[in-house]
Amino acid sequence: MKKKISKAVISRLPRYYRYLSDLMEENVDRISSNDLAKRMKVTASQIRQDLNNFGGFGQQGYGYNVGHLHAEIGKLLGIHTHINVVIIGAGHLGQALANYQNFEKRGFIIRALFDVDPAVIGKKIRNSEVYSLKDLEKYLSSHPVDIATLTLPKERAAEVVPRLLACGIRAIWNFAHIDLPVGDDVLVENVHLSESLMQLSYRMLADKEEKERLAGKTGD
Amino acid sequence: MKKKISKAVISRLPRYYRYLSDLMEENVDRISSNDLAKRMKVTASQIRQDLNNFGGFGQQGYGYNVGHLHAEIGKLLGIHTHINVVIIGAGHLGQALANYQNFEKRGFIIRALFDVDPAVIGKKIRNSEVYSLKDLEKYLSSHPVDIATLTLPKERAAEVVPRLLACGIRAIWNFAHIDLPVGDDVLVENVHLSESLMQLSYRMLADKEEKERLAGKTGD
DNA sequence: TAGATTGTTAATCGATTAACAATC
DNA sequence: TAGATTGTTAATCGATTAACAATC
Repeated sequence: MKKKISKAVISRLPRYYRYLSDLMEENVDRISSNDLAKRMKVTASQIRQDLNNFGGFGQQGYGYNVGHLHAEIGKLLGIHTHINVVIIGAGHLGQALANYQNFEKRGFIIRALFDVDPAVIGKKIRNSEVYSLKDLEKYLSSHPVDIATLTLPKERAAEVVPRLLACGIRAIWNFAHIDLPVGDDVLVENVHLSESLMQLSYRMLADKEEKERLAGKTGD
Repeated sequence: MKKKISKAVISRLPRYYRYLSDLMEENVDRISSNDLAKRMKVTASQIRQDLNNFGGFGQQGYGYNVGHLHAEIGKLLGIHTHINVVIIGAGHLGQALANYQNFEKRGFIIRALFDVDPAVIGKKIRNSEVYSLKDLEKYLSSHPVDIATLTLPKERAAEVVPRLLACGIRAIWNFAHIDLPVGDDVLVENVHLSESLMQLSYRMLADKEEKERLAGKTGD
């Protein structure tokens, strides 16, 4: 009976949230789907359809109250609910994530990092400490953790996953260049940086070829 | 007359490439769309449709030659064509990207970083140097650069974009939490880390609610 | 009330899957 | 040749857009 929310809709929610944050900063306190659509370069229809998956946040003849809508989408996204995050792999990328202040601002708290390298174990990164990966189970059994972030080489990532699952972790933010071996009761959000870069380079090459093709046809 | 390749197809190419790389390592030299589909957990139909956007890479009754297909997709993605990349913003994330060896392995070469912070200007990160952001135009006028990576706060990112465009940059890999002010002749690939994290937390909460709803209905 | 704008149904568009003739 | 598997057309499914009645 419950309508399933499509992945496409979910992926747009953070962007709505961002535009609503901007509107609040500009002290705009109401907005119509039409005006928001113009700003965001999407259709008003899509905005209304998307929002109506979650309930009638607007009011006919008036539009949407910016603060209210912002708060509602924030609730959906779990903003400010203090979500506990650990980072497995305290290399450059893991450390960069631990240093990123915006996560904390939105309620995502980096509690600890783990690594095998003695050179980083014991190091303090912003507010969190780097522990030995050996102590992963010990840590997880005594601290509530919602999300495990994987920032380690793909071979190591595959090894650590069963350990995380055994400790009850059910959400993984995966930066390793691999499809994780998990069942569909486990949530995985992939950030594959090199794949993102390859898509960009694909589009560059395709554009270039298209231009050359057109030039060949019309010019000399 | 040229068929436009959809974004969905492009986004799957790097994953095909990855699976084909794995197959090569396993010394598998041919594979049918059916077997590949099983590994990748997609439909064989989708694989054949996707690949046929770019040409008949397979052979009836035989399947696909792994090495050949790998090479062809690699060509499409611009792997090993030496794409020159600069990184604007040499903070933790910018430095982490500069330190990431996998980009270079695929032919994406980090040529230089730029920052406003005197503490990092002049620093050497792996093979590249951090320059003053003031010298951006000077550098770009004397070095070929294909992609500019933005790893700086959103306000700074918005400021630097017109300068990049003026120097002829037409592809941006954007990590700043903002929609860049560019026309549609400029390619932008966004990596919005906090949005990715929010999607994960949305799914966590939705899952949790769904479970509670079910428990409330059946259990006590 | 009149005007504006939502919520929602219907129409369109695009992407995925199924089916099968072509062919190696 | 017979079997296998592609390339491609047709059918289905889902997501986006358009339209409009409901209503503030």
